[in-house]
Amino acid sequence: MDDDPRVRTWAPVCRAVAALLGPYAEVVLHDPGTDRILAVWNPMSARGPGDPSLLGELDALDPAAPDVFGPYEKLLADGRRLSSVSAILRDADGRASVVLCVNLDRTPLEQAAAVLSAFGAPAASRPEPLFEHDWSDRVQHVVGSYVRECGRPVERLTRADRLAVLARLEEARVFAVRRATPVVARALGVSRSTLYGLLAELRAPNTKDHAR
Amino acid sequence: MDDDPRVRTWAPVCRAVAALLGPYAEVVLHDPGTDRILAVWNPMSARGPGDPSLLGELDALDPAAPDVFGPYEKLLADGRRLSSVSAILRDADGRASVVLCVNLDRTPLEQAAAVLSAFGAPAASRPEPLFEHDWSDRVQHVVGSYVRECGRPVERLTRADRLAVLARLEEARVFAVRRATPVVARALGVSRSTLYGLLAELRAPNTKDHAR
DNA sequence: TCCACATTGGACGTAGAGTCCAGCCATGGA
DNA sequence: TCCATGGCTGGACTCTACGTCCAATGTGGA
Repeated sequence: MDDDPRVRTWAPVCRAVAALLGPYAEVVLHDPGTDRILAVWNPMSARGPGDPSLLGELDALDPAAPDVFGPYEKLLADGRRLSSVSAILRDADGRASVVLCVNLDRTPLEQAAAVLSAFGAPAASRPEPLFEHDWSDRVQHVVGSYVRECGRPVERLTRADRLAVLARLEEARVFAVRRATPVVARALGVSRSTLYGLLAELRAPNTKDHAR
Repeated sequence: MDDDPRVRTWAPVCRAVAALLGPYAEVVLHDPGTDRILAVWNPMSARGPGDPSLLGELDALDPAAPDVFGPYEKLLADGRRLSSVSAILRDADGRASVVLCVNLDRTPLEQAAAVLSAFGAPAASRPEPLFEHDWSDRVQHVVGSYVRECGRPVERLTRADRLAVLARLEEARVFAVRRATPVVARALGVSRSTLYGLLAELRAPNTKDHAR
């Protein structure tokens, strides 16, 4: 793996970032062609060269895509919370050469900040981010704004429209809350069965059919 | 105990020190005559008024002894490392009135210092995260901050503590999300059964028992 | 030492999450 | 007009996991 010319090209910057951010950051180089890991500096998970990248959503080969993603939040199996940025690094011809990811472990910093701030605080300040007081509002909001965007009322949405709305709701983790499915089905004006059908299609886009 | 005139005299300074040093310091007032505890602010061990002082080596009644001892190191049963100072407080006639002890838990500070020095960077105190995309983070956050507030690790929380934590989680609508209960149980270090028991008690405070 | 009580694992009943299917309706092509 | 296709539907079904209950086990205090 180390003899890959791309690794030779980008390794110095990876080593530099890994050295700068000390033991709390992991630097990963991905191959956008094979969707596999090329090299890892300062690994925090058990992944190594050759393992699948699992980059998923970001499509490096799309020339219209932006070059830098994030920072966004990732979660490790052991509960550590990471701040991650990804960058598409291009060769002289502008083609995507590799994808660089930097994963910074935020938990030690957050612990430190919490300890220090706890010292100044006379009364125990209640940590109350409490955003989605009502998740069903969020459903209405997502559906409503989509309807406004495309100018069609709910009952005239196409199948593709519904898939798009569901993608947003899925991204908002709406289906992780209990009893959410019937609410979404009603908001979309479809039956429970249809909703599950759409969700299945959404979650397995490759397996179009032929599965019988 | 609170009506002891010496406690009335010295309580304000004890409260002040306890308030200043946040949840990480315990202030204890001892009676050098009976060698027993008069009062405790912000207790970290299970000791309370009336318990033996176990001051041992320091003899408050010896007029030749110095007034301030320490700081010296103590070790708690759970492994926390304390920095302690003791002072002999005297009345108007110069007789030893009480012995004041301040025990500061050094472990959180040491952790913070290690993290920050590892980075070699000044502390940019970060505000709490506003967007909690992942509800299991919220669980950890609520439990963690409660533990920090009361200075006891998870496994030494009392039943009342656990009820308080559960109240916050309930208020944060954590139990509306699927598969949350086992996560919370693990975070609190109790079994699923116990968790449901605590939740029942929390949700029906009037119906103490007699329900059979 | 004994008692009271909290905790535990496990068994159990049930709600709700997903799956599957046969039938229905709409659209569109002959 | 008729038929074929494909999505939608209600309903029946399975299975996960939610919540309850209980006997057994610790554990701390008189």
